[in-house]
This record gives sequence, structure tokens and C-alpha cells, in this order.
Amino acid sequence: MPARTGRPPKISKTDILTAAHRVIDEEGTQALTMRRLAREVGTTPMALYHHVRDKDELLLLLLDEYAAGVPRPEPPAGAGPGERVVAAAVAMREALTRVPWIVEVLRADDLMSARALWYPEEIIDAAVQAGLTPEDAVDAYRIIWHYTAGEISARSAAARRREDDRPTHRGRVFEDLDATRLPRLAALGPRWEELTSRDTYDKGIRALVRGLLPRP
Amino acid sequence: MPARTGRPPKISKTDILTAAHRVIDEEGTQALTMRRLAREVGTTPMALYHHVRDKDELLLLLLDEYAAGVPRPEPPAGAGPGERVVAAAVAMREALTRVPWIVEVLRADDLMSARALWYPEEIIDAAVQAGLTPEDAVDAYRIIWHYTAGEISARSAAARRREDDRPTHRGRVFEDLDATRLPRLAALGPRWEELTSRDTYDKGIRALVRGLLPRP
DNA sequence: ACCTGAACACCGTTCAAGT
DNA sequence: ACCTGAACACCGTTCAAGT
Repeated sequence: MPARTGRPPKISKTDILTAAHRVIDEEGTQALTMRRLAREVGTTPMALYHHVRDKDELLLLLLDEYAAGVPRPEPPAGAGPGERVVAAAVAMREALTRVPWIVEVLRADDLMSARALWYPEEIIDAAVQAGLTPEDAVDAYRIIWHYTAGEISARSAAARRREDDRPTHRGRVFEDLDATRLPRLAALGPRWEELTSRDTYDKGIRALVRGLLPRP
Repeated sequence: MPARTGRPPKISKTDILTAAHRVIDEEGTQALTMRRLAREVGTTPMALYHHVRDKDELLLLLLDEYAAGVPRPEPPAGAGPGERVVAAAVAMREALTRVPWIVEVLRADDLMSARALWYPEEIIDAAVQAGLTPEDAVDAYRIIWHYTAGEISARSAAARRREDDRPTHRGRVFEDLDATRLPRLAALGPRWEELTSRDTYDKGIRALVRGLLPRP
């Protein structure tokens, strides 16, 4: 092993990732810029590029770091395959809910940190146990993933909307619905806000499992 | 009606929206910036702010304009409620697929152009016909919406990825899977790309309908 | 009433130079 | 080997002034 030469490092990858994590946790994904991050770790924007190729790579590293902190949970003992799928999906959603920005990074590549692949593994395995072919089990996983990603991103967008309290477009639209063209919505109108703020993830995932797995 | 006074307009809202539409169609959402749009219609960025409050309002107007072009399809004649839900969901997804950027605008506010509310109306109505309470019908619609939004945005992200052909993170991850920890994925590994490029929207929506509506 | 110009406070990234 | 400075080519938006 040759002696390390040249200028000694001032900042490390770890410094960068720690700071990035902090910024995202405190102010959300859109606050994470290379320049902001540089300020946070006390260097110039360009120093960062010596440690990561570009912003995309930074996000991937962040994702990996986060995934490392998610423990692989045990499947519920004595549960049938359907319950195993539900448990894995609920755990996956739970893990992602605290970090909805990840869904945006992930969208292009599915759940692609090697450390988080436990979720698809468990869902696919349970689906095969339930009697699906491997191909159908992959379809089932992808359908569940699409549902989960959609739910998380809708919920985090709704949370953001509640924060800035300017009147929503939705509110204005629901105030003057044409009751003859849209009778159901017009009748539900006053309760729409309340009805659509309920957490229906569980209900949806159970419906999917009922519809996707063969009846026992 | 008083005579119009002052400087005659050089550009109209319609000019702006037409140009915006063109830019998005040709180069995608991320190409639509106020400055770029100004160049396109032949003015300064600031002139635009005389016609729209800000970029968000512009996106909402664009959404509305697009929704106006989506005809209200007839529910399939003689079909049961389950088939009506499937048909409406498939039509909704079809309408959105050509304009995936809309899903991002929509995410915060559900399907909130008054002109596109036919989709939730039809889905909720069919669900009530099938025997659900209005509350359960709203849940069913939202679950279907989350699934649909997730599917569309995953698919459009995948399409974008296919365009720039640098090797994907996913590819690298799937090359060295730990077969003892993740046996199912390791076995599927070589076929993952092929298996996850299939269109499974229909399969998912049918599973949801089976799982959400009471059995006939 | 409508448009312009200059300005503010930002982005990600490249490139050449410094220690 | 690692960091810096200046620069490029962008953003959305405000504000004061012009026609």
C-alpha cells in the first residue's frame, strides 16, 4: 500500500452525506442544492464534485445510506401468504413515509437500493407461496409498488399543501359543481375534504391482495 | 361597456398557452420555463406575468385547457358496475398517459380540473351501484387514483430513463445479488428488465375492482 | 393597460489554476 | 490529491419606469 500523497482532504463523503441528510430532514428535498450543501459543510460548491460525480449520484448515495438504517423485519409468524404480502407492503410504505423525497428518486428505478430489496423479495416470495407463477408474482409486486408510490406521493403533496394555507384550486372547483352533470360529486362536495383526508392505504393493499392472489 | 383604453395587447393568454403546450409536447415539462416561454412567444419574461399570476397558475391553466379536449366517454352499454369502473379507470389512465407531466401538477390536488371530473364521478357512481356506501365509493376512487398516478409516473420515468442510455443503477444492483439473502430476486435477476417492462395496468385495476367491490 | 430593463437571489456544472 | 475562483448558461420573480 503506497503512502497517501497530495493535499490532505478537508471534507469527506460522510461529511457531505450527513449534511445532506440534515438539510433534507429539516427543509425538504427542494432545499437540497449543491451550493446550499457546500455552504453547510463549509466549502465551495466545486469541492463536492471531487467526492460525488453529480447530484444524481449524491441522491443515490443518500438513498443507500437511508436504506442501510431500515432493518429487515421478520415476516409475521404463522401468517398466510396474503398476510405476509400485506405486512411487507405496510412496512415498505411505513419506511418510505418518513422520507417521501425518496419516492421521487426511486421512481425511475423501482426500489433500487440493494439493502431495501427485502421488500420485493418478501412480497414476491409470499405471492409464489400463494400459488402464483414467478411472472405473476413480479406483476403483483409491481402493481403493489405503483399503488404504494402513488399513495405516498399524494399524501406528501397533500401535507405540503396543508402547510401553505392559500386557498386550493380544488376548493374553488368543488364550490360550483354542476349537480346535473356530476350528481355524485356534488352530493359529496361538502364532505370531500374530510373524506379524502382519511388513510386508506391498508384498505387498498388488502383489496389488491384479495384481487391478485388466488383464493385460498 | 366602456371603451378599452391604454396600450393595446401584444400577446394574449391564448398565445402563451399555445406556446406552452408546444414546448411541453416537444421537449417535456422540464423545458417549460417562464424565460423559455417568453422567448417562444417573442416577449420578455416579465410580460408573461401580466397575463398569469405565476408559474403555478400557468400550469393550472394548461391543465384546464388539456382537460377541455378530453371528451366525456359513454360508459359501456350493458356493462356491470365492475366493468364500468374498469372502463373509466382505463380511460383516465389513457387520457393522462399522453401528458404525464399533468400527474405532477395534479398530485397535490387530485384530478382537479372541473372538466375532467367525469372520471371520479363515473367511478364513484358505479361503485355505489355495485353496493358500496358513498364513503366506501370515495375510498375506492382514491385507491384507484393512487394506483393510476403511481403507474403513470413510474412509466414515464422509465421512458425517460430508456432515452438517456447510460447504464442504470438498477442494472448494477441486479448484477450482484446475494442469492442466499434474496433467492427469488436472484433467480429472476436476468429477466427483471423484461418482466418489469410489461404493461400491467389492466391486471392491477381488475384486481382492485375484484377486491374493492362486493362480489355480485 | 400593457410591456420593458435592470436587478435580486438563486441553480448545476466545467475548466484552469492553485496548494 | 484535493480545493478554489471565475465563468457559463440558466432559473422565478419584484420593482420602477416607459409607452
